[in-house]
Amino acid sequence: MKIINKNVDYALRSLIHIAKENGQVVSVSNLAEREKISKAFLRKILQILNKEKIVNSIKGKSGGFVLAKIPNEIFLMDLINIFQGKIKLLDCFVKKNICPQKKECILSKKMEKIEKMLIFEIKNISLASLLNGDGKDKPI
Amino acid sequence: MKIINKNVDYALRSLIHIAKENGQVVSVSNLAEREKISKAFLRKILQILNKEKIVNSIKGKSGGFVLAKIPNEIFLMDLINIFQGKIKLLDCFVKKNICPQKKECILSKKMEKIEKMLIFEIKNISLASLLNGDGKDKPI
DNA sequence: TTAAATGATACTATATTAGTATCATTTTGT
DNA sequence: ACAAAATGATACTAATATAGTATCATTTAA
Ligand code: SF4
Ligand code: SF4
Repeated sequence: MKIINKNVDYALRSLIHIAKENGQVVSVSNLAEREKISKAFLRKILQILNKEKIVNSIKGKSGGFVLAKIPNEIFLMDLINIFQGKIKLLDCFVKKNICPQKKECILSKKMEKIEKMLIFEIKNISLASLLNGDGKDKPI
Repeated sequence: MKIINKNVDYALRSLIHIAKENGQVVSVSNLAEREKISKAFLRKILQILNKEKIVNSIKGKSGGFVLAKIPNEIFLMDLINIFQGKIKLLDCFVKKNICPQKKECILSKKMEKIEKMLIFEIKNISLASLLNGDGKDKPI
């Protein structure tokens, strides 16, 4: 049971890659080759990131993508929300008001606590925090 | 994106239910009706729990299921492992040794930290801990 | 003017999750 | 004895999510 899917992983790796180019335009061909990811698949991901204004696209020959925000304004949580939807540890029936045990349910309370913790930790991961320590980037 | 699936939720709810019967045999018909869950679906779940020795089955008329362990020896983590496999926050390519960024990857380190935290918290949830405070059960 | 890029979108394939159905076997209660 | 009610085993279907491919249109720098 994996929690983060390939779209998110590839999106993140692409963003790290683009960030390291310091504003230079990066094409999908370039990215795909260097990251060993299918070009067609990566294109789709970058197109979504463009629509979501995480990156800006430059059309035409020698076009490609650049970051639309600075790295400390891009979060892993954004990517998860875009590609996988909101994180729900347990898709609890309390919310749908149909659970016969809801009045006395300790599970839902415990789960909500853990869910909050998980979300807090993931929210804390910015693109910038993933670049630090690498050398090529400027710490923020 | 929900993390815990219906098998696990239903299994847990069934176990809570069975635990509250204090050793009395509970049939799937009974469970299904009281929890408003499809009987055929629940049967399959209970059969798996039986194979995994979480519950014991009693065959024949007036048969059903009882817990095979005491509630503080049954963990949510067991159910997740049985029905969804091992929790992996990020199914990282480092483990498969094919990631071009692995040497300098901060993401995988951060993810491992969060994954450990998540697993620790979930490991901490026993069936007993979900019964406490209800009144019908004996705290352990 | 053409090569190389993105935009938009439709399509296919695979895996996971959810749910149903059937027949065999066991055992209690009458 | 025997029918009713339960589980065991297993095969099947349906729905959804994930992963990946393909195509045509448009843009633009070389
Ligand atoms: S049993 Fe608890 S966790 Fe499960 S659906 Fe009901 S309220 Fe939610
Ligand atoms: S980029 Fe990091 S997290 Fe992603 S596969 Fe490579 S090592 Fe793992």
